[in-house]
Amino acid sequence: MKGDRTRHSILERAVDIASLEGLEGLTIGRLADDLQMSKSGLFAHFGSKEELQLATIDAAGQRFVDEVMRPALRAERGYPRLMAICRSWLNYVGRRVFPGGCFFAAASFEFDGRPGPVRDAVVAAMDAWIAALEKAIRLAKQEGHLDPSVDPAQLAFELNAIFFGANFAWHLRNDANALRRAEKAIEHRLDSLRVRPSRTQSRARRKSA
Amino acid sequence: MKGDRTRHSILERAVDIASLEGLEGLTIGRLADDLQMSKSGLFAHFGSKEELQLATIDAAGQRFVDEVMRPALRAERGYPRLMAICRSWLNYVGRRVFPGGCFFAAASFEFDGRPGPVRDAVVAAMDAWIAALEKAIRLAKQEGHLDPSVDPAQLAFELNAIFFGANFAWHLRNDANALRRAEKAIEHRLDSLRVRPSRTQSRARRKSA
DNA sequence: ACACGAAACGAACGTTCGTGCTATTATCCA
DNA sequence: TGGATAATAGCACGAACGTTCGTTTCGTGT
Repeated sequence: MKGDRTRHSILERAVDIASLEGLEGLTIGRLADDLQMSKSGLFAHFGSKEELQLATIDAAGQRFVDEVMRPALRAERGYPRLMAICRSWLNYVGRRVFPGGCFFAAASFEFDGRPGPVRDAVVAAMDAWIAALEKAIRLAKQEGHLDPSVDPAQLAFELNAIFFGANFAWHLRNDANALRRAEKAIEHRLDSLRVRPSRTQSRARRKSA
Repeated sequence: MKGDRTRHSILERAVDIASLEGLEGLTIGRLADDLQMSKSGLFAHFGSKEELQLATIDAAGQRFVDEVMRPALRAERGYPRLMAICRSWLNYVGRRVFPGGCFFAAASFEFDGRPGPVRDAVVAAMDAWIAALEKAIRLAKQEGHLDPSVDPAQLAFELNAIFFGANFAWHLRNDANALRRAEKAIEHRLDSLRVRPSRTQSRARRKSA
């Protein structure tokens, strides 16, 4: 189906524009001009601006999974995977996967004051992201790599905050040290909670698992 | 002058709307309706939308100083003042001083992808805020309350990130624990850098100062 | 090769955007 | 208290917004 290909390319561009101008700033006429197609032809793919916004969030989510989560999940579970997610996130903002900075950070602050289905979709996406962070933390605890007293929700809150801070310093302030600072903050925080593997412990773990 | 009073009330409302809908979502017609005055009458106060946005940023800055910085600066310099700023910030988002969440956090993410004078004004405001944080940290070092190895820029980065994270969890996710988590993160971080005053040391300091 | 459905188009709708004018009303000082 | 001046309202403009419509072009399976 040709429509599917078109729809896909529309959404790829929509994601880029929305990361720069916001989901409300994303305009059908501008989007159509960028793609050199008619407003009405583009519009027919979605039926309403709200549907376009929701589809754009979805497309951004797929990009995020492909660029951040999928590669990181190849690391072995526990501390390595948690650290891989963090490094992957910093790498993703450094590589400008979304040209205007993290799509979801922007959408979070754009819609934190408005009701409606678009906000709900943003909340759902962020809930999933935080849940993924918490899961990685829980696994690291189960593997015995993190102190048992660690509160996954608290640590996920702190890591996510560092990511937002990095995005802010990197994109708004053009701070060349933003990513280094974030990495340092993360390493320092995780190190303080880390349980260093002793050879015998890790052997025992592996057998019992 | 009556115009000054009107202008002031316009800007107070503009700040509230912008914190909810963003500085681009802030619209002259909507603002005029809210205040029950004519578009043209309101418009005459500013001359252009961009001027209105710049004035709104200014007004938001004053509110921020009044509600966050001014009270905190009454605490004695050093660790107490730094901690007062942090608590004051969390209090300010908890009290919903801006109904849509921290005005400057929202503006930062709204304009991190666009050029122009409005962005520049946001950057200037955030530079001033980060500089204020760094200054409080430097003073705390000078007072001997924080470890001499502390990097003010790094710590300011981390504290600011926690604030952003708190705003996000509080306003987008309606997380009732958001402020507690942020406070815990801050206390933990600052505690790890703190130099506890021994009686003799603090006496000596006070004399030499 | 043909036909049929999908996809894209162009024009227009009503609304709202920011921004000019011109007129009218309020306010303040001599 | 009157006259200058500041403040607000009224109206209109062109552009852009999301949306709808009828028509035309294109892709694809038979």
